[in-house]
This record gives sequence, C-alpha cells and structure tokens, in this order.
Amino acid sequence: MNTYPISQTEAPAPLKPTRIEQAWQGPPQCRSCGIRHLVLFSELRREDFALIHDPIDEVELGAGEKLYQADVTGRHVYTLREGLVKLVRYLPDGTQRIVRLLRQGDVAGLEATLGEPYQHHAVVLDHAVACRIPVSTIQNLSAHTPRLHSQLMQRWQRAVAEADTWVTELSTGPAKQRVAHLLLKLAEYSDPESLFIPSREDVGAMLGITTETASRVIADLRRRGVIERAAPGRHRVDLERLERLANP
Amino acid sequence: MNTYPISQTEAPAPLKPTRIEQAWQGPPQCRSCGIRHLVLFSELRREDFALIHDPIDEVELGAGEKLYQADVTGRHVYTLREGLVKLVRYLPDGTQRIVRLLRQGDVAGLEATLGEPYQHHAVVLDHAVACRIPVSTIQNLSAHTPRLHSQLMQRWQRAVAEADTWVTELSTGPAKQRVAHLLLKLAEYSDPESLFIPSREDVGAMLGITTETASRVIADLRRRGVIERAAPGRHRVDLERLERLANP
DNA sequence: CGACCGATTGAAGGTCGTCAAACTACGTGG
DNA sequence: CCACGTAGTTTGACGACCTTCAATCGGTCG
Repeated sequence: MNTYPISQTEAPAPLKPTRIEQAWQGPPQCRSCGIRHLVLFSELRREDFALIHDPIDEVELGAGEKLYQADVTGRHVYTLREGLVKLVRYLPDGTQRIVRLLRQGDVAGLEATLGEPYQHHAVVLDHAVACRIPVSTIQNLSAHTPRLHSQLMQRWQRAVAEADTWVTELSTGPAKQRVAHLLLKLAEYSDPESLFIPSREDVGAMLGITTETASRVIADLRRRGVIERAAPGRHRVDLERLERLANP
Repeated sequence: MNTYPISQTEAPAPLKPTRIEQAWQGPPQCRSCGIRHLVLFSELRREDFALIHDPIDEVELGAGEKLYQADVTGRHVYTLREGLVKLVRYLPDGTQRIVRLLRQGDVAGLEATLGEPYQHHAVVLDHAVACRIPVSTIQNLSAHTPRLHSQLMQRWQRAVAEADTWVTELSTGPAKQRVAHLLLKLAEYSDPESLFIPSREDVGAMLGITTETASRVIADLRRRGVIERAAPGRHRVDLERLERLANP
C-alpha cells in the first residue's frame, strides 16, 4: 500500500529537496524559456511580462515527492518542464486511483486559479522539474491581457480530453488491452526506446486493476519480447505489437 | 448494439423534432430565464445582453436524438435546461463508452468555443430541452466583458471534476459498487423517489461492464428491495442501502 | 551478510464476459 | 380485441479473467 508522507499542504516555498532554488525570478527568464512554445505563457508578448510581479520559482522534485496535496486551497499553479507527475485520488477504502498523468508542458493545479482546493494529490513519478507560478500572477495577467485566456481555456480542454481518454482507453476492456494502451501512452510521453514504466502498484492504480494483475501482464509482455529492459527502470517497447494488443 | 441514426453533423437549425422553435430569440428572453442562476450567462449584466446578436434558440429533443456529433467542428454550445444527455465515444471495436452525463445547467460542446471539433456524441437519454448558443455569441461576450470568463473557467473545471469522479467512482471496483455509485449519482440528478434509470446497455457503457452484468446487478437490487418500480421507467431507490453498497 | 521492498509466481475462489434462450412490455396490424 | 412481432430485459451455463492470499525471487541498502 502506498503511504507517501503527507507533510505539507502545498509544496513549500523553499522546497525541501529543491536543487535549483529561485533560479528564475520574474519576467526576463520566462521570456527565454527553453520550452516557451509549450507553456502557459507561450502567447504572451514583451509588454505582458512586465505584469509579472510575484516570483516564479523553479522547483525540482524526486520520485514520490508532492507538488501539492488534495483538498487544500493553494496559491500556485505548476508548469511541468520535465518529468512525469501523477494525479491521485484516494478512495474511501484507502486505496488510491490515479486519474491522470502530466508531462512536459502540462499545467498542474489549474483549479487554484478559481479559488478551488486542489482536486488531487500531485505526486512525482519520474524525476520532475516544474515552474511554480503564483495564482496572483495568472489573475493579474488575465485581467490585463486577453492573450492568456485562450491558453487557459486550451489547458482546461486538454485536461478534459485527457480525462476522457483515461476512461475510454485505460478503464475499459480486459487488463491486457489496458496495459497496452498505457504503454503506448507512456511512449508518447517519452522515448519508445527508453521508456519509463511506473511501479506495478501505480500501473494498477492507473488501470483499475490489482498490482498482481499488472505484474502478471507486464511480465508476460516481457517474456513475449514486446518489451525488454534497456537500463534499470528503462525499457524498449515494440509499438506495433502493442498497437495490435491495444486494438484487437 | 446501439445504432442511433447519424444523420447530420450538428443539430440542424430547424431541428427536426423541435417542438418549441425559436421560442426565444436574443437578449431579452435570456435575462428572464427561469434557471438563470444555473446557466453560463448567470453573471452577465443588463448591458452585456446587448452584445448578443445571433439568435439563441431553444431546442427540445426526445430520447435517442443528438445534440451534436463527434469529430465535426460545430458553431454552437448548448445549455441544458431540462433532461439528461450522455456524452459518448465509440471504441475502435465499434462499442460505445459513455464518458459523462449532463444535467440541468450543464454546458455541452464547450470545445466548440476553441474551434475544436466536438469530442463526443451528445445524445439525449431522458427528454431534454436545451438552449443553443452560437459560438460567436460566446466569443463576442468574452471579448467585451470579463464577466463570462470565470463562468467559462468554472464550466471547464466542473467538466474535469466530473470526468475524474467518473474514473474513480464509476470505473473502479466490482460491478455492484459501480452500479451503486451510478444510482447515487442519478439520484443527485433527479428525484430519488422517481429515478430515471437508463437502459441496461447504457448503464453498461457508463460503467465499463456488459449489458448482461448490468442487468444482473440491477435485477438483484430490485429483488433485494433496494430499488423498486414506481412508474414505467421510474424507480424509487433506498439511498442509505446504496451508500453502504457503494462504500463497503 | 542480512533486512527490506518491490516484482513475480502459484493456487484457489469469485467475478465477469460470452453465448444462448426465455421472458416481458409495447406497439402494430389483422 | 387479440395475435403477433420486435426490442429490451432477464436468466442460465460455462469458461475466461481477475482478485485474493501467500510464498518466492531479486535487487538494494545498511
């Protein structure tokens, strides 16, 4: 059973394991962001950045650490620069269900901009780097420039679309198909030659199956040569065969 | 197998079975809407309504009829005034999966405001009445008044939240629990004394189980007295016992 | 080296899907 | 008015799949 330490309500300002702390602060760095085309601020113009007053920090987290915690009203939104983050909900019986994954360019905790409490626990799966943007900054920009609106809407739309495929592809059909779909999705997220496959427990929580079933299916895929170990925690996958398994 | 007639790309302007056609047209009617507090325009002020130029029509649909169809780029958003609508996706094998339900006050087809094609088929389950709002109206209002923004964001957030509970409650655990959760959700939507329970096929498509399993579980609930027929298509449900079944 | 954690595997039982048949409700047409 | 047809629901039988409980294996870290 997963028992990630629930310590703070939200990722603290000086984040415990933050290796790069406040490497960025404010406008100028955002404009030269390496993944600008992917992030929330992609459409902003030079003059818009002058509206950013509160600090935007970069935080770096290892596997198992939290970006934020469910049910607390946070004041930050997170843009993922690298890594993989799971959004988790706990069921009344104490088990967890993973509701979505976030990857590079995705935004976590958008609900904070509406004053809503976070709807999930955001836990790092694979080593992650994120920008922590104050909600005040979003609201400030949103009030003074229309260019953020469409980006925000598109983020919401993307979240809904992801949630929908989670239902149709990862929560439907027999376990083998679900695993195949999941691996294909993970392959989109990263390199199919060096794929990160989460723990069997997490795989189970994503697919609504038990850890053992997840293990059995994955072990079977390895025996059949559909996936093979490349490095510790990294795998090579045969996309074509996975496609056939996913959509028979 | 469901084979709803796929005729048009979007609900046609003079909708085939529209009983009340253009009962409303434009600003004045919206302001006196009976469910104003629930709808997208709830925050608008007197002067904002002057910005509505294109007609807002009221459409009335019977069970099985479509609001719109997936994969087409439509020019309308729909606000549900009455009834129940399912959002459907077809799987590669031809079966369908119901991804969400919409009820009074919910908005369907929001993705159209972003120029995106509709992501689902929106099919009426229970007799429905909806307002068809042109995307141009939304964009017009959105460009000239900030009061629509927060409403739009909240709609998106609500859609994500619904999608997430769909995963955690309706796509997780054994069939009995899923059915119990679904009935509780339907009871929120309408009156627990006179509950509409969709066809077994639809129940199956919502829960990711077969029609037969859905039938067996529901028939069993009736035998045990947890639900009972009140009128044709209407049922009374024992909420407390359902709660216990849903969260054992 | 030994403890520990995650992954794997086994065995048994329960749940669910599949295929098929019977039953019910309802509307149609004789 | 009743016979009949149709579509949806229910039920049965059987097998496949999945969960549960438990044991084993493999690697990592003190």
